[in-house]
Amino acid sequence: MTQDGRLIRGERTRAAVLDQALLLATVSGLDGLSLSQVADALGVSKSGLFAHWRSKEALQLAVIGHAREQWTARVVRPALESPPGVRRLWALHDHRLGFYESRVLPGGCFFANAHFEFNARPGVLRDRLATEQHDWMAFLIRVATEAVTVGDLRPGTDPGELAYVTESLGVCAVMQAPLLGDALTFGHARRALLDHLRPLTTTSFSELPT
Amino acid sequence: MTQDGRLIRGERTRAAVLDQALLLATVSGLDGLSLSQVADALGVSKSGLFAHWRSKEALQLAVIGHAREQWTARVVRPALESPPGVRRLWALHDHRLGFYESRVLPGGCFFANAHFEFNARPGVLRDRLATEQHDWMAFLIRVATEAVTVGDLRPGTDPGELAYVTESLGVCAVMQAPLLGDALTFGHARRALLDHLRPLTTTSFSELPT
DNA sequence: TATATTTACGAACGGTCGGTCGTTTTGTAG
DNA sequence: CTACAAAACGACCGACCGTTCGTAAATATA
Repeated sequence: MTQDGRLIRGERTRAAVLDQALLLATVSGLDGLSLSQVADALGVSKSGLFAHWRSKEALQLAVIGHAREQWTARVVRPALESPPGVRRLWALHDHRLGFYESRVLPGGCFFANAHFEFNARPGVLRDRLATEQHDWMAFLIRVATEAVTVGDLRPGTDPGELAYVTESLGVCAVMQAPLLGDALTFGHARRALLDHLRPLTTTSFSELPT
Repeated sequence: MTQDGRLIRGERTRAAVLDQALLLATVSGLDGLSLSQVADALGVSKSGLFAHWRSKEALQLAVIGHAREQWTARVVRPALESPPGVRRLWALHDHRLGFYESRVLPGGCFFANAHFEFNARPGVLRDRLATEQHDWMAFLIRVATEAVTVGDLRPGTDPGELAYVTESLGVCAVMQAPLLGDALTFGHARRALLDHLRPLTTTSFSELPT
């Protein structure tokens, strides 16, 4: 832990900028975002941003990292408090939807937005976003696999497909919420996964929410 | 049908521009799209575009309409050839995934891209996109409802949730395909809906693909 | 106090954006 | 051929973009 007031100030600024940029990125897009926009929203000068990131792209990469930290803190970590198995998979889905419902990010889901923005634009940013998506899906599959090996789900269950369904219902929720309303949307998203899980559970496991 | 060669030329140009703009919009985004980009790709002048649309926004709205026509022609209309009921719902899902697989649009799904781009940016474009989404979901729900009234699905089935699940699996497919590969992705998307439908079908109906 | 270093700023640059305007080209009609 | 209309163009505008640079303020070290 540094004591240097200059470095501390810099670190604080950096964090504030990333917070703001993350918010704005969910609204205007990670690329649609302009540096003036970020600077003005924070009351700092545009050129001052270049003291911390040498280019817009560098800032965008930092924003992705920041978004990942937020996702880990708000979705992944809380879910890890549930024991491995179906309970953990459900907790993941539930906390994810809860994060969307909390409206912490005004523009919905940063990663979904960024993915659809960059899915056809080769470059460093798309590669990084692809990595993030890969890590997330790998994690989801791992949790689904555990649910089988632990004995919560029937042996034949395909973890890949289960992860796919879980991801589907999650993404679609953040998509439909503005139009369909929170109650209906997240209700569907939760009930649909429960309906999907129930026939897969073994007789030894029956603690699923109603 | 007009015979005036000038109007015919104009109409042809307009169609060519919309085709090109639709392609580019799926790559750069409906807003990220620039008029110079469109003009250059077609070998026409930028100012010439203003002879057909009085502003960029007018062109963007026309592109949305064009995308809807394409979607209707490629997904909705073919599916309507299947009889009302589960078969039609499945045909809808299947043709939609087939449209994604065909790679007609290089950037995946226009409507998904545009939705995530504008979901937090109030204005005419977002309103129009919301209308399109509403129409699509209403149609999906109608088809799901028919599947119940026609007797293919059990009476208690919730058409809203069924439509939600179908939409989920479709959207997620276009999202995962670049990373996971077509075979696995669309395989999951198809199998997952079949798995979801099977326990809902009545005994009188059992023609679902394997 | 003198000297570095980090942070932040204002002014300016080239480039691209959406948009305007007057003109030329292309085609129709009398 | 003349008169007219639609389509398309080239030149240009102000605004905003990301970026650079020289400088000033804040904070450390000696």
